[in-house]
Amino acid sequence: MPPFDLSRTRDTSTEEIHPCSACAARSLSVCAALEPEELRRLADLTQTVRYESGHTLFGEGDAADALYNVTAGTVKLYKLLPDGRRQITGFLMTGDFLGLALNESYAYSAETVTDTSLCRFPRRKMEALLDEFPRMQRRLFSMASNELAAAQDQMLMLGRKSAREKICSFLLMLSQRAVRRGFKENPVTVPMSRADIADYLGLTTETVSRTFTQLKTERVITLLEGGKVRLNDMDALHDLAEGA
Amino acid sequence: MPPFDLSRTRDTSTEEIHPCSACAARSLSVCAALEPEELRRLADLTQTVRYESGHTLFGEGDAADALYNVTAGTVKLYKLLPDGRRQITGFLMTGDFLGLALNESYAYSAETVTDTSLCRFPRRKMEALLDEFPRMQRRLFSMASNELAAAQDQMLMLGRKSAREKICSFLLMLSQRAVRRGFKENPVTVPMSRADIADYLGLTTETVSRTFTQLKTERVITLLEGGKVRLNDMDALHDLAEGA
DNA sequence: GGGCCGCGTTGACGTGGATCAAAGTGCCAC
DNA sequence: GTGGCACTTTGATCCACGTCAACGCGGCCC
Repeated sequence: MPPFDLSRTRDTSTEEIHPCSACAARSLSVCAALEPEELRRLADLTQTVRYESGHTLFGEGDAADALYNVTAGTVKLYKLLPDGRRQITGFLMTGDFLGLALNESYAYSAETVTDTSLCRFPRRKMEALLDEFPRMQRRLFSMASNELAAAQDQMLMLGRKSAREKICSFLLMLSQRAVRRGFKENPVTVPMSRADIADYLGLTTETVSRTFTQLKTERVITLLEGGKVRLNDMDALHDLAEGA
Repeated sequence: MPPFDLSRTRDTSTEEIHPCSACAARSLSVCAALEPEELRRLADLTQTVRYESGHTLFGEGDAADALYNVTAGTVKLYKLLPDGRRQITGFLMTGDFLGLALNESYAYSAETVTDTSLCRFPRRKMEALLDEFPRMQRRLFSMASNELAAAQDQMLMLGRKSAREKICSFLLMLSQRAVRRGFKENPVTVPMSRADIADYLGLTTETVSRTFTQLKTERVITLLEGGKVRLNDMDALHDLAEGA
């Protein structure tokens, strides 16, 4: 799709001397709470990669030969039905980890939503490291637990919430994740397209668009330029997200 | 709800001398592939418990003080919205493990669907054991990975499949799980109520009922007594489950 | 027995969100 | 500038599934 790949030619050698400790949100990433020795060993096998938006990291069924930690940008994970229907199972942002399901092949596809940089860990070496350092494995396990909890929340959303509740939940999630990454600013950045949002929420682009304008009309949110959304009343939004 | 609790008074001392190794589907359970020493230590902290159908094991937000391995029966996990809407996030059957998300409190509720027996592992002791035996932790991690993959499948189902596709997917899942537990018989046992199925698939009981009779009319399935369902054409069912 | 209750089925009807269609907007190439 | 393209918005219509309501059936208690 993209005519050429700018990202690959960019010189990153000066910006990331020690790739893993450069993970922007270290407290969130796999590097969190590791001993210096563990961190050094992890850095040894780390490759940093950069892709522009729309790049496919891997597809469902591909051999799972690497794990990633997102250090900048947004990545979407999705599954497809044979006829092309798509369900986005999650968006990964700075600090998020990709490839927790340590199976032989990926159970989903991953594609960049924006220009993205990642730390890449070859799987074999990573597994060896996990065997050596149980603390790291424990860390990954705890991350998997959190993902499991998030997956359950999303099931509740997909199965039982209305379109309006889904959109409000989605905006709140973006807001909360921004806060956790240390960005407290209220106008939330929504880097993904309407189609991506629709496929994440189990809706169509038309419904997503309509619901946004509806919420805008009711002054619950304000749509700003650059894909930003101001949440005018967090409490109201929270109620709207759960049908209270 | 139940007038009295038969199960608690039943004498299990003779049937399960070594509780963990008695896990019916050991190859599936947490005990799988453990060394004798690990197994013995695990057995030391195992309690076996039995509950009749409709018993609440724990509720969302309760302090997470135990993990369980289902040894017989069926358990449902669910989350609720403030107004009572419910999403069942999974059914656990013989061999399945409960409480993988090792957080301070449970993120969901768990309730027995049928009479159920379980191995109960106090959380603190279990964590200590995991620290001692990284192999066990690895085993749990791998189970969590599988759950994550299952959760993604369910998201795809909830977000993108029609009622008919959901029902077919559901029946196929029951069938596959029965096979994995060693029961090859085709008439699948469906132990849960229409309401439970509906809350699992993001539908209403009426739609579930109608879809069943519709599939019955088309000779895709046959409804048998005792909550059993014969799948008349597995290939057709597989196609129906994915809109092929 | 009779009444009640929980569960499942069926029917009639309503509606939220999908579908189909078209127009608006911004961006890039030329 | 003009054209093309991808994305978004808006409108009109449709329909799959929800809602509301009635009824059937089996189990259990009195």
